[in-house]
Amino acid sequence: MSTVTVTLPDGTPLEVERGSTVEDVAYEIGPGLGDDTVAGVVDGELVDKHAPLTADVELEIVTESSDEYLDVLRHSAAHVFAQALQRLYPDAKLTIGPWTDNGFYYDITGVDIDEDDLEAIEAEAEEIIEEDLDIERELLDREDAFERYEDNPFKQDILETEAADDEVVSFYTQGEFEDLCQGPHVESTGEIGGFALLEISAAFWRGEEENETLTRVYGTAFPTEDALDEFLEQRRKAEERDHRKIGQEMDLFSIDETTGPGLPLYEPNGKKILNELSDYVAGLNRDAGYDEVETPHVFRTELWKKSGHYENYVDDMFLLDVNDEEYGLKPMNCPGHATIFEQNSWSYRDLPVRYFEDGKVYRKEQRGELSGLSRTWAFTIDDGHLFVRPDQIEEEVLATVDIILDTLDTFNLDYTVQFATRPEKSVGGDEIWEKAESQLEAVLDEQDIDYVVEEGDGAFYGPKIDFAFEDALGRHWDGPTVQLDFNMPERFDLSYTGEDNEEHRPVMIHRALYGSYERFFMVLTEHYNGKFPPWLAPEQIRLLPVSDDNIAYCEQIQEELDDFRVTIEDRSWTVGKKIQQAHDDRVPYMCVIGDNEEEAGTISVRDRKEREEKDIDIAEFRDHLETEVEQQRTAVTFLAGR
RNA sequence: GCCGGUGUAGCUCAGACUGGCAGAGCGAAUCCUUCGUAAGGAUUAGGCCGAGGGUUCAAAUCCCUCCACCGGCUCCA
Repeated sequence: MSTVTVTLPDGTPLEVERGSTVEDVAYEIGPGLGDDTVAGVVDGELVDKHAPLTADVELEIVTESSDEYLDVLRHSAAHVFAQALQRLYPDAKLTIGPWTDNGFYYDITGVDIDEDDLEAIEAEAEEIIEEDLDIERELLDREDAFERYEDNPFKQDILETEAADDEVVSFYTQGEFEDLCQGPHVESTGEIGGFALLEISAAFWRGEEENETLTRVYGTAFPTEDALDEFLEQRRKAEERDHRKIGQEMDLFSIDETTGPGLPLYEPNGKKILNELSDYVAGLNRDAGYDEVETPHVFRTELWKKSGHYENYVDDMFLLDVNDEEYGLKPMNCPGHATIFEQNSWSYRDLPVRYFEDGKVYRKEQRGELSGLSRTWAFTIDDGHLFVRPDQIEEEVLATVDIILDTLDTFNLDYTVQFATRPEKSVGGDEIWEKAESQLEAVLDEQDIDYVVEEGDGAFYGPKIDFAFEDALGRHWDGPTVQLDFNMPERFDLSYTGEDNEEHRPVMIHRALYGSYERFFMVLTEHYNGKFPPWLAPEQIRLLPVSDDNIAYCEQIQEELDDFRVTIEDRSWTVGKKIQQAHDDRVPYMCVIGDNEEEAGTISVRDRKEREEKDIDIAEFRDHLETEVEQQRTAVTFLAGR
């Protein structure tokens, strides 16, 4: 009888009979654990507790207290949905229904349902949960399974591809319902405490645009009703943070149907924030040895024919016919910057040359992609291009990553990092790619950054490091980026004279600290929930006169605080109403000014965290705020701890 | 680009299913109130009901086309 070695999470090795199941091993560890076993994680993959172990593996037992339990529960919830669906719509065909980070979805076809139908399906699902049906695993010959699905080409496709090598496949059944599925699942439908269907949308079969469109229903499930309620409440709060809503409320920006889709109009409040953001990176860039340049919004398309972008992206460019010549709005800044580099001859001693520009670009993205400020047709990149010697790549990338980390830290943002490697279609030799990739990776390691390798996801011209943010609705968006480029120096025939008096090819580095201002603006708006730090807030202080008689004194204070963005609320409202409005407008500081203050020559300060204090010296307030703004503090601190 | 949903006053939304005078709250303007830490009162103005076409005695409402937005998919130099 042969054995295999199972390594437990704490590193303990355990010899068990080959073919033992996850559950067997759990019982071996302890009878209590055996009874509690829901599933297992074998070499990182969630599997059914009846899965046999046929090789040496790492094993983690999943119980109701494991993080993975929620995944298992939601997988079962997907089946409950499918069962409910088939009870109400017997013609419905199932495809795949996995769990996700926040719940599950099931892709279906053969039914015509819309949002209004979800209620009835959800009610039926509640019924199935109430019935507390046992969930059983059944093994079937692949051939038999194939016949069972003779009217479902999607399941047959799965059997022909994913399960092609297996002799037997697993089905899970609950009551009258059955589904081809790898599992794992919970023991019975009654384990689901809270169940909700959330959205209905569409997806392509296997994610390929040319394939059939399926109906996708999203839902979620929790062990308890309370946990579900909490989730729904958080979801509702997240919707409140949506930058499109806050942008409207705070008059930051708008996108008008008449002026065009994806073309944001920044209102005065939004532009004030943009200016602060722009000044901030301009300072960082100058300190880091960049020179500012400027290029126009329109170029002859010859430029992109030269750079190679034209043939790939001409369909997504805004083209203009000028005197029978083709021009286009610029979709990227790099060819302009490369052209500026071309205007001089360079010595190896001059490199690196670093250019930056807040460059507005125009990309005619697919219509269905446009979304607030996250994805637009017109956006501004805080775009930098470095022209470096090959031996300078690592140092310059390191410095760039440093600035990016500083920037993200200033705004106190959460992010993830992706390292994207050589795609199938690429330019440049093997050697230079390998070198470049190892240099980027060395920087990430040196900085101790957690990152995910996105194999083959790099640009055709070089590998890149992307920093990504999550928006209020949980969607991910690329922000800051560092990209190596071997292509453009080639296409523009860029060169510098080396120590050896020979012509050499520089490498270009594309980088952005924010990415696009639009997207970064979205991230900040949602991150701060519109409560921008004082240094960014479009209105930093609002003076609230108690009666009209105090307006003159307010004007005097406004003078004294003229380094800040200060307004006076002069509408003939009650003080309470003025305070409410100032809170709604998310103003960091409001000063209530009445006869008492006027006589004493002071102010009363209230902040948006509802702290308040009377009899404040104006100079003290001003000095504190100057520091707060200068240091780019993310919180209102004047009344903190007083 | 694909599938589904939505589009009514500056904003948030009712009215639509079942065709018959276009509504409410907030905001705005004017007047009263001059108020002490989260909504004082009154009056008035404000609309090509996304656009175009059709059905009908009659269309915000029913049908068609287009546009825009929302969710997801796909794409993202």
